[in-house]
Amino acid sequence: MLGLFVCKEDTMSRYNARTTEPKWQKAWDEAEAFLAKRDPDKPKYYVLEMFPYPSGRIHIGHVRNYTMGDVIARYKASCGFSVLHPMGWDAFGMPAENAAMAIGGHPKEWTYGNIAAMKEQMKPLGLSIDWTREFATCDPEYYGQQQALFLDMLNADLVYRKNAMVNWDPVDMTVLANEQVIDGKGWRSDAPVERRELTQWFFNISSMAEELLSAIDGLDNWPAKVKLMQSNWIGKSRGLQFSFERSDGGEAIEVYTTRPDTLMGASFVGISPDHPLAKEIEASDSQAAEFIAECRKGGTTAEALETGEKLGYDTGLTVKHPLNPEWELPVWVANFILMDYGTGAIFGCPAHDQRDLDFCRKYELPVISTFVPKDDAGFVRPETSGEAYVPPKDEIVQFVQNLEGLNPFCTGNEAVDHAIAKAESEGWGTGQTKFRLRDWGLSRQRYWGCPIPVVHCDDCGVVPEKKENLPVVLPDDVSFDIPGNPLDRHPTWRDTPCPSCGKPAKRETDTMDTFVDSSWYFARFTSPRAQTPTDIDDAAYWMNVDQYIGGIEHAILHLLYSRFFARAMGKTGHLPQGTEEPFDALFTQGMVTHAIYQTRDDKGRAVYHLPEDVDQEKTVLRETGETVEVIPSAKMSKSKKNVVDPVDIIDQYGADTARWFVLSDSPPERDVEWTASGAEAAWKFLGRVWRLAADLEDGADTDEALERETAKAIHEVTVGIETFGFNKSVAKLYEFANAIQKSKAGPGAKRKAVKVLAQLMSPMTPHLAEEIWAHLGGEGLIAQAAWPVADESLLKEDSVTLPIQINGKRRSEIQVPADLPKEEVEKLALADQAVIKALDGGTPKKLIVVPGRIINVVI
RNA sequence: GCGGUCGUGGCGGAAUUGGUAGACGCGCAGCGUUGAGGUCGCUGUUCUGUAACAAGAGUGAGGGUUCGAGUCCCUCCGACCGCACCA
Repeated sequence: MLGLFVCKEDTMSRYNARTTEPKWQKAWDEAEAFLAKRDPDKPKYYVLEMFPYPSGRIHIGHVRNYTMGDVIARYKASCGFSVLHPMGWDAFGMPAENAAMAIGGHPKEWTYGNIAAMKEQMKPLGLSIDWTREFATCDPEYYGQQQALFLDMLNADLVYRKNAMVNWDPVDMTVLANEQVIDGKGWRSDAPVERRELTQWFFNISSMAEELLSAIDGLDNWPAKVKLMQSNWIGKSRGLQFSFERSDGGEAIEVYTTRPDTLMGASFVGISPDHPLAKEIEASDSQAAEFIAECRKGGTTAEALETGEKLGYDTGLTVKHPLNPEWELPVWVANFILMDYGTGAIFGCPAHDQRDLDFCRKYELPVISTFVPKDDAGFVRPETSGEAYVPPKDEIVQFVQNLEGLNPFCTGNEAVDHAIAKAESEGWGTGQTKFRLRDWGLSRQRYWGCPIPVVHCDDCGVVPEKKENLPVVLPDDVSFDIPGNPLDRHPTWRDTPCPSCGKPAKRETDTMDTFVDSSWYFARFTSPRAQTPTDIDDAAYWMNVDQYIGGIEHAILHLLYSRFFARAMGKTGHLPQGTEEPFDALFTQGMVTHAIYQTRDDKGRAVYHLPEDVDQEKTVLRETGETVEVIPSAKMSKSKKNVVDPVDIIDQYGADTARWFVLSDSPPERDVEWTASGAEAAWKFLGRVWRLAADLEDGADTDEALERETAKAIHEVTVGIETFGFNKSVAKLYEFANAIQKSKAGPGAKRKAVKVLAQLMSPMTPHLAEEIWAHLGGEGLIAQAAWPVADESLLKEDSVTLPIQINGKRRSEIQVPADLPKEEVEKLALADQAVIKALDGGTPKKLIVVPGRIINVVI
């Protein structure tokens, strides 16, 4: 690699990124080219990439993300917009505490050290960022304003306290994040995790469920799949809520079902292990207690609950079927029923729910079909097949166990409506709309987060901290040698007078979920030094974010929480009207992947190898000649040795090459595979473009063909950028550069074309573009030059080639004037040799002419 | 388990959104430049087939709608992502 590097700089005529790039970065700084200014004469444009977590090193994925944002920012600036393109750090979170535990030191030092290091790595990319607006969420100036927001939200009833389950490590005596639970065990202690109930703070996001759902429709510039995922996450459903009377006269069991039409197929009533009734039984029945304790082992994730083995315990209680008091159903405690959804109790209908069927098979409970396919010939019923029958709700089926008064041939939806209407008219149940969306638990039993600004007083209860006492700053003198939250054992920080009565009281030691930090940072960027969370005038000018760019992994939580916060900030006076949906357009970009090279050791285990240790052509290890297995397009991971470090790439080729590469090949929403040969190709191309410009003479000559190429290039590259088709813009730029190179035009015409080429490339490879611009005598900085405009008249072609299909297969083609009437085209088509031959004297059955596109002769 | 996405040459991918499949790049082959290698320049490159044409096949598999399907619908196979305390 080093040897190659020498070659890459040695020739005088070569473009030297190493000296050129810092030169132009300095020029931009001096010109304050990227300072965001409120300019009443210009339209504004706010482009934002999801801010990074300061892990310590930038990742090639960051390069891709920020390069895309930078292309948009630079492009919009040259189109005359006043651009806001800020950068900050999502700086609270567990890794800082983990580092403190693993290697000592303080989370604060670790975090700020990482921020400095990452900024150092990011700067050479030449991003058009307004660094004067930079902040980290762990700055007291930021989280203090977040505490002020919290207090206002508390005042507006958007925050409240209730009990909820957490993962509890019984050995380390600490709360665990889902990530820290591995196969149901604590990651450090290896002890089986338990679920434990704690009183925690919640944002009342479910109160906005209906609005958060209906507003999705208006998000025209969001990816359809993100909107669909959000809709499903909010999960609106219509169903029936009713009670099962207990045979022993105890408190009735309230259930909620979206399929009340299958009530005649009920075979048991199931309750969650966390249901109040389960707790009641637990107290008196030791076997039940044992079972419930078993259920509480393992994590709290939906995935763990739903993929685990379905277990149940027969409580011995029975309930009466609402439509037939003689019919008694057993009550089971079942581990797959979530307390958080509906009422925490269900009735099981095994014929039409796979989970219920598995459960009933296991515990030998009856299976009763309530409906079968409309035409049930050959249908094997769930009673005997082991497969539940779950057709779409809009499909017509035949009911065999129906509620009185229902047409046996109807859709699931009709049957549900009928069941609800019947229950309501008979008075034993009510139709209800429910959401899957749960309130957002924001309490974290950890140090490195934003302190929740409340005080617990024995006399006054939970008391909000006074705003003038904000920020409630994290104490620095903490240690991480034992697990748990150091704030809990920090008496001088924890002990504080009650803001209300002044008596000794204790601070809340829980801190906020880091998702809170990232739910409003976009608003803070509009006025990052304001003494209030936002400055309403600045927010009014800059909001909304015109283009937001980030990973698909944030499709649900971060975006939903931000949508909630924008509304909450509107209600508490921190954002102006019209910012309820803070992100006008969203783009979710794919990952940068890289091949994994692996061999096997004697025991058959995988051994991974660095790309530079592998002979790429023969796919063998350079040292031993051993054959290497290549796994393409894998997510980068240190342990798999397939990580590409952007710093190395920039050192070797320069930032422009890295930027050009991550935009090439793959569409931005898809993954792109990093390959050494691809990076090399990008580097070679940039060198070729430089040579194209380097030895051009001037001249007064013109060339129409080249002008046409130029107009087409402007048009297509612009469309590519506007539609996030960066790979297509890149392909067009290759074509345009090739066309210039091969053109026989004189130096004057070529010079004009190369200047446009530099402009079109400037959002992607800004340093090279500046160098060419300066070399060709362009005025000022290309970063501040106006975007070129295509000459419309040159875009139109005089004649077009129309392919002729015969019976749908391409057989010939004709050249016709672009504006030739359809009838004339038909005549020309019928006169084509291939058509005459195929017709063999007959007439075509049909002749289809799609103007400007295609001709199809049907014989 | 629930929800979502994707599948096109040797490889990454393009296809004006139902209208010439394979743009552009990599790789490979040949030629030129060079003392040689690299660089650089030119030409070719879906597969079968042919001396070359011709001709045929072809977008994970199977079926359907249509004058026309990579694109729309159904079934199947495979890969990937999310699931509320990772950021």
